[in-house]
Amino acid sequence: MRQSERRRKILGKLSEAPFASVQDLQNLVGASEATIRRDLRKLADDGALKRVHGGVERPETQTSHLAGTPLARNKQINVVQKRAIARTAAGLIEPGETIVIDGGSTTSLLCPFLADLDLQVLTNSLPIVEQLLLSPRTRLLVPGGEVFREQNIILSPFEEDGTAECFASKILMGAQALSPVGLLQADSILIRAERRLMARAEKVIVLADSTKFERKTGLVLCPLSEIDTVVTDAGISAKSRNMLEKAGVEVVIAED
Amino acid sequence: MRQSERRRKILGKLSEAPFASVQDLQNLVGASEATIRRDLRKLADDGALKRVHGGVERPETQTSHLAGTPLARNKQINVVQKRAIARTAAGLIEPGETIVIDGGSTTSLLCPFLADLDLQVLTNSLPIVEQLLLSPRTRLLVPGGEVFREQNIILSPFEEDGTAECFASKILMGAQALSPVGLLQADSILIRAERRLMARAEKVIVLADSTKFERKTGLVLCPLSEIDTVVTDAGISAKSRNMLEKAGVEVVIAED
DNA sequence: CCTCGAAACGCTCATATACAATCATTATAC
DNA sequence: GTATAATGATTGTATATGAGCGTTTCGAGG
Repeated sequence: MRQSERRRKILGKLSEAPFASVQDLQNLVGASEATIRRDLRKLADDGALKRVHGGVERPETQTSHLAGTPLARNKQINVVQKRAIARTAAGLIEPGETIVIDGGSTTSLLCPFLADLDLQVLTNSLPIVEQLLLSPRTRLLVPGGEVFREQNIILSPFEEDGTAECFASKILMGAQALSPVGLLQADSILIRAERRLMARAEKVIVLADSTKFERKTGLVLCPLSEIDTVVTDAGISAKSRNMLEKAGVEVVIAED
Repeated sequence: MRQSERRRKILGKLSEAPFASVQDLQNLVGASEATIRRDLRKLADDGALKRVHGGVERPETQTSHLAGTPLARNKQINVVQKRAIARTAAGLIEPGETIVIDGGSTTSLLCPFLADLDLQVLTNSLPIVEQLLLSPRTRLLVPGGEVFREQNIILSPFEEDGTAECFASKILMGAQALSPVGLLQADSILIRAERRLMARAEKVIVLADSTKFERKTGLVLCPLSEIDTVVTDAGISAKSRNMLEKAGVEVVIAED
């Protein structure tokens, strides 16, 4: 088997399973152990995977924006719940509205449910732009600025980003975590972009599966009081729900 | 077997299978190994295929998601010349420069040749953004505005599009036609976008295969005198060349 | 906490294949 | 007919692969 095909298969295997032993891969591609190891070393050098004793794992951070971004990996976690949340959140949108969609693994799932709503959508997320391009009934707006590869978003270093004239009824956004101190996000670049977008929308709707209430770490994007609605799944604890409602946040539970 | 027929068959083979070994191709076209390898080197230089140890694969730069759009259809005409023009035009760019790239079927072909030049690129073309995202050494800037599906570009209806602070040494653009009255473009939306971008660059470089000098129809984007350089192929007539040089335009002929 | 065995690993070498460079020959254009 | 380009064979070099062997790592059991 050719080298390129072998390596492609190895990467493919890793996209299915989080771990693969050298023997697994040997059976998969039919090469000798030495050859497999050479492939693994090369791929690890490229950052496409991480070597561990006994085999390989997915890497911590991948910069290839196709298969391996943190976003793509994150996407595989809780997909079912996230999709249900996305469907419910899309139900909160009226046909013909102008909305803002912030980039993220959860919000990307919104796109299929928005196709026929004749929306005007402002987003800084390139994956979302790509998906919504397929819905001819959606008008798409993007801010100007620099493209950040890791987050796959556009962010202007300046105040003026070409969207000054755009004002939306709602913004849909994701979160790293939701804690009493507010909405937490992992990345300071994301935070800058999101603050900018939030200023363009009247109501703030946050999509967050219930695991987001267990996490506590991140950078504070805004206090809970600035959030109007949180869409989550049935796994949310009474305590977390109480926390949100005390802060004046409407809680919507997505049905599977 | 003629050279052109051989190369056509090689490309045809690759459109069927994702990989072809040198021996496969040898059986296919009946030439010696050395000749096949020469063909492969040329085709790989043009970016039409990717060489791997043992044979060739399809290049990765195939934009799948807009098959069928006018742009995608246009792309198939004169690909070889256009790629040669793109390669030559890329040679006019210095490492580290800040440049503007206008969307279009010819300018899209530039991307593979720009990957390692550490450029800062401002473009309103989504396909170009997508391709250049794969080159981590390139900084990408986009203007803000609405996404126009047919042309696959971003265009702001307002003056301010978030790129006011960006000024480039060169703009690379395509054309519908080049006639004595000036550079012609087919679409009024394109014209608005291009005028905006031209204002951000010092030198104007136009990529136009020689068939563009036969056409006469379109909307005038600018007079020839505003163009600094035209990169074209050897098919340009003496008359057309004279027309350009009289207007003070430098003419560069791309080598195959 | 230490020891020990098995598995995993890296290294080196031998071999096979693929590749690039060169040169002589043939086809093609002018 | 000559000049130029294209082709094919040859030779040396580079790369890929698999096997052997000493070393390291891991985990179980004392």
